[in-house]
Amino acid sequence: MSKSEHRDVRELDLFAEMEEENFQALMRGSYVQNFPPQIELITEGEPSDFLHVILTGSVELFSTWNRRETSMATVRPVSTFIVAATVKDAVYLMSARTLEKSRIVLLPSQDVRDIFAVDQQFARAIVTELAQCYRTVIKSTKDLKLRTSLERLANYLLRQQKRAGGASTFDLSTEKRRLASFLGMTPENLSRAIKGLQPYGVSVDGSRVTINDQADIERFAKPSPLIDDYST
Amino acid sequence: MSKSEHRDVRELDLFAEMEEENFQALMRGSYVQNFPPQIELITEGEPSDFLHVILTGSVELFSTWNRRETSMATVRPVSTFIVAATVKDAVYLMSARTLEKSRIVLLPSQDVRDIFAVDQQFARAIVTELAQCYRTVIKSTKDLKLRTSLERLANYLLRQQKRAGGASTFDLSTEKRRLASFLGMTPENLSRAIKGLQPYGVSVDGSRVTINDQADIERFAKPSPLIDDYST
DNA sequence: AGCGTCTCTTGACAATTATCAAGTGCTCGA
DNA sequence: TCGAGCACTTGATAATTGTCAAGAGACGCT
Repeated sequence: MSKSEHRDVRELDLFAEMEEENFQALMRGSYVQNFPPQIELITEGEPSDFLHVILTGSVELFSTWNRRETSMATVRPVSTFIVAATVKDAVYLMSARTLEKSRIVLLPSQDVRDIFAVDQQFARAIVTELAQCYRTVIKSTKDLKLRTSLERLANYLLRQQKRAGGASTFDLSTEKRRLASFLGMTPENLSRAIKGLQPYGVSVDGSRVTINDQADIERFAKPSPLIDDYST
Repeated sequence: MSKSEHRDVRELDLFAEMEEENFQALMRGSYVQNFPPQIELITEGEPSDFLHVILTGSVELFSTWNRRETSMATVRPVSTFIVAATVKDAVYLMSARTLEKSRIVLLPSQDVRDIFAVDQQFARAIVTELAQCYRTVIKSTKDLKLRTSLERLANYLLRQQKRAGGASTFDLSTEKRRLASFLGMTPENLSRAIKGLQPYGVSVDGSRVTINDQADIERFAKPSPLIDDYST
C-alpha cells in the first residue's frame, strides 16, 4: 500500500479517531490487491473473513435468491463495505463483485473484532458507521414500499444530480441495466420510465441526464429528507 | 417501574452486560408510561428524545410519504426500538404507534449517549444491536426485491409458524390489514394471495393458519437463511 | 337488541410491471 | 474492416398488482 493510500484509509470516519497503535496493527495484518472487473470478491452465505476497503474502482453489492439477482448498492472509494457481518462474525448477506479494475484492502475480520474490543474510539466509529448503514437501508425500504417505479426513478435522478454537483445536466454514472435492478425494475421498464419522465422536463441521452425544469420534476418526485438524504 | 419490570429491562441484551452503576443511572432518568391503543408515540422527522423499551403490549413502526403509509415492523416485548436515531442523535425515520394497551419505558436519548460514551460493555451491546437491526432490514429488502407477493406471504407464514412453535396450525397474530402493508401489498391482494396458497396445502380461517403439507409449501416458498432467519 | 363501524372478502376493472421478441447501435477484438 | 456480443430500446402481450364498489361478518357501544 502506498503512503497516500495508507492515509486515505486512515482518513475514513471508521479509522480516523482510533489509536495509532491499533491502526498500525490493523494495517500490518492487511492485504492490498488489484482486481480486474467482474470478479466476485465475496459470496453471500460465506463467513466474513475480511472487512473490505475500496481504494479505487467500484464494487457492486448484490443478492440472489431462486436464480434471481438484485443490485443492492454500489460502493465507491474510499469506503468500507460489509461492516455488520464482520463485527457480528456472521455470514455475508450480500455478494460483492468489482464493476471495474479496483484496488481493495482486505482487513482480517478477526483483527477488526480484536481491536474493536480494545479501542474505544474505534468501537464508537463502528457504531456510527452501523447506524448510518442501518438508516440508509431503512430509507431504501421506504423508497421501495412507498413509491412507484416512476417516482423512484425521479428521486434517484434528483439524488444523483445533487451528488454530481447540482448542475442541470449530469451523468448517470451507472449502467442502466444495473440502475434498473437497483431501483427494483426491469431494464425494459427503466427505458419506459425514462420516457415517462419527459413530460416533467427530464431528458436522458445515453448516460447524460438533463433536468430542463427543476421545479417540475421536484413537484412530481416530492423528495423527502427522510428517504432521500443519505447523509443523516 | 416494578422490580420484575426492572429485571426485564436489565435482561435485554442491550443492557445485560453494562455496569450496574450505569444501568442505575439510566433507570433513574427514565419514565414508565401506560399508553392506550392507537397512540402515536413518535413521529418520523422529529428529533429522537427517547430510546423506547416496550414492556407489555405491542407497537407498530410505520412510515409515510405523500399520503401513503406502510408498515415497517411490529415490536413486541421485551425489546427496544429506534436505537439508531438515538445514538446518531438524528431524527426518527419511522413513526411508532401502540397497537394495544402498552407499557413503555422512556430513556432520555442524551442519557443513553452519555453512558454509551463511558460504558464499554454498553457500547459493545449497541454495536451488536445495530448490526442485528441492519442485517434484518437487508433481509427484508431482499425479500421485497427478489420475491413476488405470493412468495413473500408463503415465507412469512413459514417464519410465523416457526416463531409460534412449529406446529402445523398456528395463529397469524397480526391483523391482515397490517400484514398486507408489511408484506408490501394491499389487503385485497393479501386475501387473494391466501387463496393462491391453497394449492400448496395452506388454509387460513380467520387468523388460524394450517399448513397441511409442510414439504409442499416449503418447496414453493424456498425459504433461505439469508433472508428468513432473523436470528443471525 | 339494534346500530354503526370496521375488517375482510369478492368481483370487475384499471394500472402497473414483467416477459418475450425483435431491432438498433455501440464496442471490442480478430 | 468486419462481425460477434452486448446494452439498450421498442412493441406486443401476459402477469401481477392496485383500485373501486359492494357485501358479509365481527365487534363494540348505546
